[in-house]
Amino acid sequence: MALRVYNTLTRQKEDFHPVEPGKVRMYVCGPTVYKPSHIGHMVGPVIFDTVKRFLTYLGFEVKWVVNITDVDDKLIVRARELGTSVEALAHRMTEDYLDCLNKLNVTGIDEFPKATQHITEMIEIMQGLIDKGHAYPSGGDVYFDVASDPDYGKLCNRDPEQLEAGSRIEVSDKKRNPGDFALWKGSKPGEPSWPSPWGPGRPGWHIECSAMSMKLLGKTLDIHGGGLDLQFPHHENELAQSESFTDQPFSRYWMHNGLLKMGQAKMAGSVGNVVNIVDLLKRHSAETVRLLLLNTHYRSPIEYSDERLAEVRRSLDNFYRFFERFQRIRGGGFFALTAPAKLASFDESPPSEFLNEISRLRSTFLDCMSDDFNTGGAIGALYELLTALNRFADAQQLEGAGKTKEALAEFERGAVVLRELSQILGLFAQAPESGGASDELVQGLMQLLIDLRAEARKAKNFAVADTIRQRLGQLHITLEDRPGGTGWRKE
RNA sequence: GGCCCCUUCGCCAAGUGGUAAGGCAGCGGAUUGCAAAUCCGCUAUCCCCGGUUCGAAUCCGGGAGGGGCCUCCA
Repeated sequence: MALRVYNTLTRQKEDFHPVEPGKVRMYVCGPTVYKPSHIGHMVGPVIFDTVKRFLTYLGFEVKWVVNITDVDDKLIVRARELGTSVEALAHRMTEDYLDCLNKLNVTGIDEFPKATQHITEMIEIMQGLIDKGHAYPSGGDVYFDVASDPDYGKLCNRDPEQLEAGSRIEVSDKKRNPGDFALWKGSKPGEPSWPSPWGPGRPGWHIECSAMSMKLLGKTLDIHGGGLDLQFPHHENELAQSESFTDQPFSRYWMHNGLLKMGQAKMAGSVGNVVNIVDLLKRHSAETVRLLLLNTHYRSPIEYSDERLAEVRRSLDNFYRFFERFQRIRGGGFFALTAPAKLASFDESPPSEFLNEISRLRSTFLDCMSDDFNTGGAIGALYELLTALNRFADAQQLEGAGKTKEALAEFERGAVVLRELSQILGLFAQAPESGGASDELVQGLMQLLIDLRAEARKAKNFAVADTIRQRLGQLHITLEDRPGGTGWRKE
């Protein structure tokens, strides 16, 4: 069950071996903070958060860095539109971004370096590139000389010659070749700027990632991640400038996540079909969103729609109902269970068909995750685990009179596995919100109705009993007659 | 024009050489006074055409349809 990772650089799955055994250095490109985050921004973070969780589970010590781009053309334009400063806008949007990550239970990011705080490091790299003949100053700007790097284009399988054919590349007489890209842009009056050996200016788009990843994670990363749309030119350029500077591999594995799409097209600011996360979370729970993103393999496009979200929610309810059932059976909550945080072999004693099944599904889950983080397959195993648990609870009458101490213990061991595995996906960390049902008055009134209905049923007065149930149904309250008594749920 | 990728049950979606996971919806059954919840069951040969192979959804060639990148984008 060796871990395998698809590497964009080689276009195939490879066995995973970090530079330093036992440690993983991961860098994922973060947002330009000029607008509120949309769901597309969360795909990468949720996926790589899961990657980190799984690597950590396997015993790796993972350090994960996500950059914040807080200076850029778009930021300047937007700040001007809003009549605010670039710093103030960047600060506000960074808070929004961090808040979204938090809500989606993306907890693994260790550092969020900001571009504006690493100008010195960038200048150092640019100077080094100029000294080595890989870059040249020109009219206040500094450009990377694509022709100086024989490897240029290796990430995206792109020939620099072809780039000239495209008419969409920014034309500039400051460049030697059309494919050359700006490392440093001389600033116009009124724009944010920093002093440099080439005059006042600000960094180009790609240089910050090289500077910050090298500073925080070293010259060679183990995993460099980002959206598929960043492959070219961003990652290609990052790669070129970094390796030209260090003469060492920039990243062992390049991982690119698929894009979120709405209907047939991708969701993106440039397409204008973005769904703001804050708005989204008013309609759907964060856990629903997270599961939607994890349901599809990370390299595939993910289809987004309210209907899909509603569907995911319904499937999630199967788990939520189980958690309530667990509570009824064990008295203690599922969320209070302590599960192993690291991989260990599963002890199947005492030998039983049930534990054997649990062990099998657990292996399926781990095998899927080990095969290029196949979260979709792993989630499939989780549903089967759920069914196995319910089947066992039925067969052993755990809510009724037939239960035994041994069966209860086995049941709990199975539930612990569910908890262990769902933690890897960042799911079920806490009880789902229960729609205001915790109100004391509501509890009391519901109990009153349930008691009245119970008396009616006892007297075989089903008309009254059914009226109570139907009227509650109109209020979106469902009654469930269980072995241990009647329960109810809202929605 | 160049470079990538995708096409699996009504919908979503795993599976990348050994005989098709799972979810949603639907149908039938067990259970129930009736429901709800739970469990069980319900013949998908994998876009089309060729080829390789003992054997292909999985590899190769061709065709059809869709998407991404080549400009800012997670």
